[in-house]
Amino acid sequence: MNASTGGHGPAGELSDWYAAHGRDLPWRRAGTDAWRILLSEVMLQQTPVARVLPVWERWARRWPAPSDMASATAGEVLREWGSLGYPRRALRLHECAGILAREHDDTVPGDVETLLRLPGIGAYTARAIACFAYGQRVPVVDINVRRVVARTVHGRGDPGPPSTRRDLEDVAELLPAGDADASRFSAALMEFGALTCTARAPACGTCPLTECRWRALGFPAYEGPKRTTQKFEGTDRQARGRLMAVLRAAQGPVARERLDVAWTRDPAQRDRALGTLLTDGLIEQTPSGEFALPGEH
DNA sequence: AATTCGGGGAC
DNA sequence: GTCCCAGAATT
Repeated sequence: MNASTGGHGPAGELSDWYAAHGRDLPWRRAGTDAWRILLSEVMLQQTPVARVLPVWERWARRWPAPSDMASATAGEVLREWGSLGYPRRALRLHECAGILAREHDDTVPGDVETLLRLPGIGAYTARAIACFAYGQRVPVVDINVRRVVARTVHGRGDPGPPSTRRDLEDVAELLPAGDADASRFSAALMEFGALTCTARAPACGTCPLTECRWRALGFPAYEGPKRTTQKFEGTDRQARGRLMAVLRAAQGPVARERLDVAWTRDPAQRDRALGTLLTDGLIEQTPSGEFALPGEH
């Protein structure tokens, strides 16, 4: 046991746990380049690993470099995105690929400040790329990390609303000294939150940590603002998703009437949804008034 | 700081 | 039905 493979203290305990229980995810394998890691991080925004896996495999094969994706149409990218959700992510990724190809020599920048200026790359993703693709010692804070820190350090069952400043400071204090150790620690922290210290039913019975403030306090229940759960069934949001699914499946442009929806039979909702999709650039209208994925007519 | 942006699977 | 998921952008 030594500093790099584990040892005592939270970082060591998690590192040992990660060595034994970490999943063999393809974007974690040695040799995976920064561009493919970027792809995985964007896909994983609010989307579970299991759903990302098959799509990532196809993307990594089809668009091996940013310039490859940049030369595809936005519509093609949206098709490959499939039903991962939040399709604007795919649009931003396409835009990001163009910027990387034109302004960054077809490579992914390694510094957080530059990454943060790219479309679709925010506080989490920029640091995840710097950490996992370039081995830098930067705090990487996703929902898993926030939850693990809330419990083990602050003794709360739930992290509550995010505060980027506070969250980054919290995790920065925990990082081991060296780049490699810090990078590994962040991966372990995220994996631990995803597999053991989970939101719904944490497996405290098999927890590898010697000390946990939440456990020490007797697992106090979360007290704080309730998260507002928004409806989906029957909403315009669902309608937009269904329209995108129809257009992804279509070979070419589709007339407005053919987008009539058996699931609502509400032309007003259909047109509202189409309007939003047009505004967001997720679809385009042909001169004859039909609808299509961008660049596919 | 609060809202909005999909979709599917677990419970 | 509710909750959750490697968040970002906008207001």
